[in-house]
Amino acid sequence: MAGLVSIPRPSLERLPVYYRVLLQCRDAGMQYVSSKELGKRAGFDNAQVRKDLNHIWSGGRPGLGYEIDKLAACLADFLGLCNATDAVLVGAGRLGTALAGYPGFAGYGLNIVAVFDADPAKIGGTLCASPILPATKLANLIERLGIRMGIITVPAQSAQAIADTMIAAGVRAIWNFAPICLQVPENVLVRNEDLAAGLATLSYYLKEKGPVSDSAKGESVVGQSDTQAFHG
Amino acid sequence: MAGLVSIPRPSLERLPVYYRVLLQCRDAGMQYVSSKELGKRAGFDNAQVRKDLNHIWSGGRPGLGYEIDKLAACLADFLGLCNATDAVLVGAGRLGTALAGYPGFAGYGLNIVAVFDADPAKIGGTLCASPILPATKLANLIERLGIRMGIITVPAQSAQAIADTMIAAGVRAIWNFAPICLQVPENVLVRNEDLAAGLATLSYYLKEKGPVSDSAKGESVVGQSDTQAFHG
DNA sequence: TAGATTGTTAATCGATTAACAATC
DNA sequence: TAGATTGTTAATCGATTAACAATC
Repeated sequence: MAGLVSIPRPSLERLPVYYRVLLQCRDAGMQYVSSKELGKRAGFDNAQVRKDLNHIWSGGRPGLGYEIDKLAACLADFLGLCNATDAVLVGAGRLGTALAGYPGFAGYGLNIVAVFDADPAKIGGTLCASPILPATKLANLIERLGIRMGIITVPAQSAQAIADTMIAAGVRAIWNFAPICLQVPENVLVRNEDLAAGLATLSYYLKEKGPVSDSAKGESVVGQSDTQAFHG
Repeated sequence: MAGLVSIPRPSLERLPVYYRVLLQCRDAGMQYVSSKELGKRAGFDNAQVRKDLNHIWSGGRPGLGYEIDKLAACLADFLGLCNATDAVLVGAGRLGTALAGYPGFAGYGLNIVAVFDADPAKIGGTLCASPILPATKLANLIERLGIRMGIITVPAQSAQAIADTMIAAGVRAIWNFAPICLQVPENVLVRNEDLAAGLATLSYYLKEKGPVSDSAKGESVVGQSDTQAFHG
């Protein structure tokens, strides 16, 4: 199943934001939402909202808007949030700990089946209900359970080796929090979550603004970009 | 100082990646690097590298490439990484803890001066050398120290109120990890680091790929995008 | 010199925005 | 019905890619 619908990346990045807003609207007791309202809450233009949604659903009703329940279900299905995705996490440091216990992932179908670390002192313990295993067992477990997603929260210098091991064992998508650009084969997807890089763009903005005023200028740092919304 | 150079957002997002690669090259003993090599390591096209760099520096030498030391210094200056930026962090949970102690920020001039939390049990303690203060003192401290950057790692339902307090007290840039789209005035910059949203795009990719093969198709999820590099 | 690589212009590509007839 | 809002097309805008003379 799951139509092999093609969608531009910028649109794809906005879909989860719409999804979240829809859940909020539903919690607020709303039944329908217009592209205008949805756009306002998500931070995007209303025409863009309609265009994005039309990539996956054309069930909006003129004059009324979108039925929240149906659209949310449609988005969840499209994004693959319904059936849980098993994943392994490597690196039981502070960031790994935070991710393993992040409540926000629950609704997104992420299931961390095991956590790995190279530190003997950590092995044998548990991290938010996941056992901490030695990194030497990583490949074996991925193969045995057919895991296709890996999360990397190790220091930069270990990241490439971990990625290589994951890929050789069958992982197809890597969520990388190590500050390094991983080299991977064509058929493996890497999403770099480079926190320091994000920080740098904020620093740039503050520097440009200068220590005092907020006068004119600054257009260069204004705009929308994927999951990150900027208001300058 | 600090030229008010305008630069497209996609270029701005790539600059920190170049910067990081340059440091790695320097550590490896290199003195010059070509746009081709830099692009390969950063995951971008060589023409794009030249175009991006020319927004901030035209010191490349035909036949040789870019002098690493000079280019790195130029990037650090442009991004505002040289002079430390004071920031407050609100939310001493797991994610807040991870960020407060993240070693990767050291070289990016981030200085977390205080951590805030609403939980009385946490107040009075310290988090990675920063004192944990009650949220009621947030506004006062921001004003007293002239803080301009705030980091939000509280649950979604508290995030908007914290943001409002920060902004009223003088914060101009917010790094938001709460899964919600903050409503802020025009002159305040928000960078949403929506981890669950990022996860959703990976889930989509795995779903599209199907549980088995990696045959054809999948172009829809391939491409480069800001700090996130995808290889599909 | 010959080979390599830059800075920059032109061509291509794709995404956003505007507009509006169709429809609830 | 009148007002609101959709889906979609056309127009605008901006970013990426290709190409190449200039230059080390």
